[in-house]
Amino acid sequence: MTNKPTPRPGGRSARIQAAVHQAVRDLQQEQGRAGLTVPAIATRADVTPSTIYRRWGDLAQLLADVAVEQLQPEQPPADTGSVRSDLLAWLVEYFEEMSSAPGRAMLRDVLGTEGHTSAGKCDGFLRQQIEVINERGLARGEQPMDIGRVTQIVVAPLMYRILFANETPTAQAIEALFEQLVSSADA
Amino acid sequence: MTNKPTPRPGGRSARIQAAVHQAVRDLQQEQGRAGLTVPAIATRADVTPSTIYRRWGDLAQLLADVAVEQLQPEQPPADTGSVRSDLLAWLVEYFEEMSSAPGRAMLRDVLGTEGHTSAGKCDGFLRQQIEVINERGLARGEQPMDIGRVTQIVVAPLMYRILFANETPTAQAIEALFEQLVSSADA
DNA sequence: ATCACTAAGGCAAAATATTTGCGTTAGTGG
DNA sequence: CCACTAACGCAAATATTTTGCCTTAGTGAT
Repeated sequence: MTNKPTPRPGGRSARIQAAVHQAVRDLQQEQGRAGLTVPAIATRADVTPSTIYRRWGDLAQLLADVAVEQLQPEQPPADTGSVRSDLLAWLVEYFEEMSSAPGRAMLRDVLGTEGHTSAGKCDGFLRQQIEVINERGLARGEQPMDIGRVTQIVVAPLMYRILFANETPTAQAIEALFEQLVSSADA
Repeated sequence: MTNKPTPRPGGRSARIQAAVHQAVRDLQQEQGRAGLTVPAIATRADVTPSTIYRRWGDLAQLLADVAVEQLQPEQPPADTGSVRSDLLAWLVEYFEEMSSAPGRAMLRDVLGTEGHTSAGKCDGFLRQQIEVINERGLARGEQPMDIGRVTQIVVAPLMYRILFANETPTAQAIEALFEQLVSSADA
């Protein structure tokens, strides 16, 4: 919904979407989730509420849409010289963001809506970032990391802790899981 | 919120909570999420909407409350003779439930609300069930399974697939992860 | 038992939010 | 430049949530 699956993405639609998304982010930061209401967002974005209801259906879907957009990586992972160090550095940063209050809020918004599309995109972004690291490594003659194993051994347990145990993984904890990943890869 | 943290759990409170929970389950089944609105629930439960708003705050929190209650195990895991077979059988059943449409809806409700309490309880239930299996095994002289490793190696990856990849784990996939668990335990 | 006490519920009015019908605006394609 | 129509604005109609005030019914003391 962020790009152009819309039949008519011409200027206006895009402008309004941008204004609404911006309004959501602004209000979210200024006031917490309270005061984050469709009419308030509409006013801030200089749009009528009905526009929002017609385009997004309801608040939950709008928030999910915005969350997905914010989850979308803006930059490729830092190039630190090797696949392993790139991946570890990226994972630490990623889970630091996901554990933060705004990160948790985004996860809630994304996981709380019916369409699996939003959550699916998160997984897509993650794979995409790892893919970039792998391709860079490949160009250096390194062995790529199996993405499925990265999510199974490192990502999934960390996500579980954030979501179900309300923990905030330390860098140390991430490194420990990462160690399991690379040691089982070497075998 | 299900038992008695309320200062005054005497008959009425409990009765109303039961009626409201029941109404939610009924309406949820009869009509999907649509038509699952606070006034509708109130009518069905023979209660005024304001009662619901005052006690639960909003629909999301009520749904999370009901979901947690439904996630609570009603029976101890089946006794199949050994810790391993008990655990595997229970995991297969558990994830079958979680992958189903109602299961996914419950997960959404639980993960979509702010208080980490709901999600935390899910993890608690899970640990509790495994604990029962372990204790039974202990009485037979068996080695208990480390609960942390069960969630890390088996539960978390499966949950990740359900939530982020919209997959429905097959019994085979569960067995494969279980195999990793026991083989790494033997080492 | 009876009674004073108060948490929790009912009711109804007020405030908000959501939906909808219909006219208008502004990209799109010819 | 014009016809076409998706998407928006506006405002009236609905539906929902919130609130003040009153009533009901557990609770604990006598």
